[in-house]
Amino acid sequence: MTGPGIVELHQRIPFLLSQLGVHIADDFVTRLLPYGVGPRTYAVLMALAADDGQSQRQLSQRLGIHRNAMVAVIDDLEDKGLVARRPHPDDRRAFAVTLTAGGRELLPDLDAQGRAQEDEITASLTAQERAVLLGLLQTISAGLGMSPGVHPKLAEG
Amino acid sequence: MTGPGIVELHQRIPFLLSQLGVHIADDFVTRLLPYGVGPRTYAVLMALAADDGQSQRQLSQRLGIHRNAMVAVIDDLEDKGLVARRPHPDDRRAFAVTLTAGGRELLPDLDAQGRAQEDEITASLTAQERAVLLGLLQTISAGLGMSPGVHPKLAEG
DNA sequence: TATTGTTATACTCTATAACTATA
DNA sequence: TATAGTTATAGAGTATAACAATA
Repeated sequence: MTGPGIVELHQRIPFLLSQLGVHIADDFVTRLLPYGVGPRTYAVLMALAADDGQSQRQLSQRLGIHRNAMVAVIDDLEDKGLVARRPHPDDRRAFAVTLTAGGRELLPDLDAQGRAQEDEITASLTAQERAVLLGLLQTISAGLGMSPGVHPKLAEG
Repeated sequence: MTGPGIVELHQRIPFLLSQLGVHIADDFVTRLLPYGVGPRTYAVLMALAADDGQSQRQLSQRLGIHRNAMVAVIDDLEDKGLVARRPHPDDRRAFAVTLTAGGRELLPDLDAQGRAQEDEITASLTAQERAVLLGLLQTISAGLGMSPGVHPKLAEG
């Protein structure tokens, strides 16, 4: 197929990681679609689940989303009744972005989608292979100095 | 950090694959930039290296790029003197897209960038771990029914 | 009538800068 | 003077449809 000395793309670790990664990201977007949640709103909901009542600036810094873009994300979540902009106790300029009851109820469903996707993707692996893969991916991620839990796609927009 | 029962994102195989995959794809774009080559033009050059003189329609089907978008890709490569539109021997409607001498000379450089990236990404792994990872990724890719060598990002545009 | 390549248009998304209100 | 949030605008990138030439 390819010329002499040119390695096939599907034998390249970076290509496979990129191919799988983009496919998985797209698939996850599709899974979230029925819940009216996108990658950015999902990330905000998860950040609030970990630490509720953060300001938009805190969320921006934590998730790598620009503060201008964060406005539309919170608008969207507020329109869907999943979060509320409450007055910030320490700073009258800022809002305390807070999960509503509806937002909180949605979290287990979103988490279930993540688990379902993981099961599907690793269906062709044994439990042991799954553990090995997880370790190798974590090693690479740490070796590249990537921030745990911060997705590059979010920072782009 | 997260609520009870909610697994951290960096312990999820799909998240890690997506995080690494998108990062790697972005990094590869940066590596190709000095050569004036983007992901789509790169894909076309590789396809021509494997099989020169394909029509735009053949390239479209093989790479998952829409035929309308393919026009701009070939325009770009032609402007840079890397390929030429020659008359197709079998069909007067079609062009035989052909590598020029300059395009052919560029291939080893592009391949070297891929190798360099692979070395960098797997720097924190042993040779054995690298082999294991490659096998696991190929298993997953095949298990998901993905076409070898076809990158989902290309089909999006 | 179907297909190859092309062009034009509209649509989405993103990035940048400028504005307000508080600190 | 600096910061939190907002808004508006321009730019890039993408998708869709319609077109001319040939099969």
